[in-house]
Amino acid sequence: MIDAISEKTVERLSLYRRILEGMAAEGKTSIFSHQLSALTGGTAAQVRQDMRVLGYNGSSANGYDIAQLIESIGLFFRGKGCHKAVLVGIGNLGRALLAYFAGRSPYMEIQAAFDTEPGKTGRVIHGCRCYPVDELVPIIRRETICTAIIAVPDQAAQQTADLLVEGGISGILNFAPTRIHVPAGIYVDNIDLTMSVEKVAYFANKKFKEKE
Amino acid sequence: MIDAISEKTVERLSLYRRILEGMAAEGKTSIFSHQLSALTGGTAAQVRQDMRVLGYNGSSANGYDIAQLIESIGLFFRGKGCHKAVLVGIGNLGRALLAYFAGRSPYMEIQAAFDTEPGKTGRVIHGCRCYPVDELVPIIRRETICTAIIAVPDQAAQQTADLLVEGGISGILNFAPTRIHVPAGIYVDNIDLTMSVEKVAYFANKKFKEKE
DNA sequence: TGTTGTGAATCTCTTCACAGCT
DNA sequence: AGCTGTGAAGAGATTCACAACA
Repeated sequence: MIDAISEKTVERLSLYRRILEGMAAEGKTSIFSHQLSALTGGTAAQVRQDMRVLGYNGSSANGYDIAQLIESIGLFFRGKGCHKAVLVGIGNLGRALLAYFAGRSPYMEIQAAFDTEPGKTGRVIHGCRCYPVDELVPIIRRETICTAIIAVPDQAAQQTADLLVEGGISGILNFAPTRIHVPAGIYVDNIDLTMSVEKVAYFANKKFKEKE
Repeated sequence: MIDAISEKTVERLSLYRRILEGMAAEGKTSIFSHQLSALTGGTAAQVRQDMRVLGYNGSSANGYDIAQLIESIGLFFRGKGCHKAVLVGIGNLGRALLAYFAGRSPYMEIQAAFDTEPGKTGRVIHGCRCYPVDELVPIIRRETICTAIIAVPDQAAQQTADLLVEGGISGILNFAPTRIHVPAGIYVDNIDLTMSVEKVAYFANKKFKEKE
């Protein structure tokens, strides 16, 4: 791993793993690059390039061994780091995310959820314990959690981010449409749902007009 | 519109609009490229390039007129097409999306929601009427809806997509981790939540290790 | 024959640098 | 002085093309 691995590649590796696990469950033991690429919507060359950064080598006779490949990708994601996350904001979206991630990824578990509203805390939602935000910083520190998901209303996003930074988080997935500011050395990714839907609408329109 | 506009640019235009509307609400009337770029996390040059594809010209004295810019971006998204969307899958995520989008984007309105489960249909959730999937195709056709959001469980994603295609949809936003197959001429964008969170976890770990 | 692994070419997006304007 | 608009350079990601191999 001499050069830094691109975000796009990391995304695809995550996707490959899930597809491969599905195939393994079906009893398949090996796969060719063009088969995998057909399932992900990419190209065979791209799959091979991704394998390259993984450092995993296939055979030209049988392609890639599925079990070994899953293990390689697992190793890549597991690294030697932590995989605990917290969620901030237990609104509609927050609760949906808790339900969604309950037991979904082997490399990521939401350990605790937080909200300012007292009615939402002190209970367990989809297997996740909910606390008031006051306890955010101490809990992050005690449990050495390094990833956080922000699902609070727009106005609260920045102050939530500040708290997370104070707690020593290293990565943030931000669902609030506001772009948050954090010091260098902290990774931030934004999922802006409004943007996504407007984008699809734009291209849908474009395709629609092309049809006429 | 001589050359095709990139997805990245469309994403940023959506973001600009929201930021600019916030500024307009605060009474600001004009903005410089470097100010806008600071708010989006981009560069001033990038903002200027985006303005270029928009066809909007600022002045070197006052920068960009906020009201006019909002209008330009609105025109860009509004086009002459439709902005009705449907949602398929009224689970945790689907309901959260209905709540989220209720009155959020002026260029996109979720007109109807669908689910296979009878208990979830026949009522109104967050202002959106819910129907059984049987009515999906006729309703899409009747209302000439061109955008759809898929929030169904993994296994149902492809058959949902098939129905949408049958109904004549032009764009799909797919939240299921499965990559769906559709004929050419239909735009598909995937939001893969597991992937996103694994990506953040990976880079969080990386940053964390770099700190030591 | 069909595959992988890989350097090179290509394509796409971002950033630079500077002329022209106010 | 400081800004915008813009062609060109730079970076980054994808795809091609082909040698080596089973």
